[in-house]
Amino acid sequence: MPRPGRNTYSDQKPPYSYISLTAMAIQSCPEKMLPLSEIYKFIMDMFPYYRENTQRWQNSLRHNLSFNDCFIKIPRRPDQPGKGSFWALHPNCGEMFENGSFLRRRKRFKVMIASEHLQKRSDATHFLQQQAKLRITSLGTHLPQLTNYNLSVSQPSTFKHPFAIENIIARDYKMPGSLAFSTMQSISTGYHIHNQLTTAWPHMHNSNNVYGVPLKSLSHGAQSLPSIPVPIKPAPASVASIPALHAHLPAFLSGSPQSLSPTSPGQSSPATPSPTSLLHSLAVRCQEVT
DNA sequence: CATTGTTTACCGCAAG
DNA sequence: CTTGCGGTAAACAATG
Repeated sequence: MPRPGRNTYSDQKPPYSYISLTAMAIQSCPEKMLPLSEIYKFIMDMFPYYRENTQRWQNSLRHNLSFNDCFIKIPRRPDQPGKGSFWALHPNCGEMFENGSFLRRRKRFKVMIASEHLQKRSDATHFLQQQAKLRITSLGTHLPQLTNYNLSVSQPSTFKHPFAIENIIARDYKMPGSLAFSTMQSISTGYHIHNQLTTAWPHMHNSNNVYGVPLKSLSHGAQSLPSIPVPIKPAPASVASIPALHAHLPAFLSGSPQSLSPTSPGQSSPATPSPTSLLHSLAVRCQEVT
């Protein structure tokens, strides 16, 4: 029985590095890429701690975005208003936090050297292009943004991206059975998402929906439509697609193994409220609220 | 002008 | 102890 106004943990500093936080933000969005302002917003929405001293931590965060190779910059399309680019995760940075600590990585993700540098580019480019393709095909021509789908391609991989919310939760707060998700069956719309998250993730707090307060958006709707997903940080070199990348795809599209279906609530067995649906729901919310 | 992005430098701390 | 990661400050460029 929740008590409103009880903030015990919520304004403490979350045990995550900026890199983790940023990655979470990016992961939480169906497009897997966000503009800077949205990353800020996500973090502030989720962690009250970061509603203060914004100058300080946002500077640090920007520093991280530029400094770490695990983040790549995706330019906006010309027809998309707004300042700054989108930020995405590099496809190969999946193992960065493999040691389970979101505070300190095992090692910094570094994009090899010269020749391999090209690979980074094409990897990222290809990956994001794939995403765009998926998006387009599943969108059909017109369906409104309600269209939500798990971008997961059906690939038999069990790998879960470390920044997928399901993973983060699973690691940090081992849930007693499915308790945290027990009420989750009805969340095909995503509105219960937060309660789930809060339960399992104490220092995460969203003032907008905690205890019944309506949700606010994580993203401004207009912007949800991504730009042409082509990374710009590394000047693109014409390298054909790298097959190896396919192996990494599922990692990023960390959804349920076979849901490429846009808006089909019935499908993914509602009786099994998995963290996956959690992620999915978050995604829904991300797009649908404006 | 405010925001976004890049870069350098320094410190503290944890891992090895 | 050394190394490397994370956090912070700060200067500065680019961009809307």
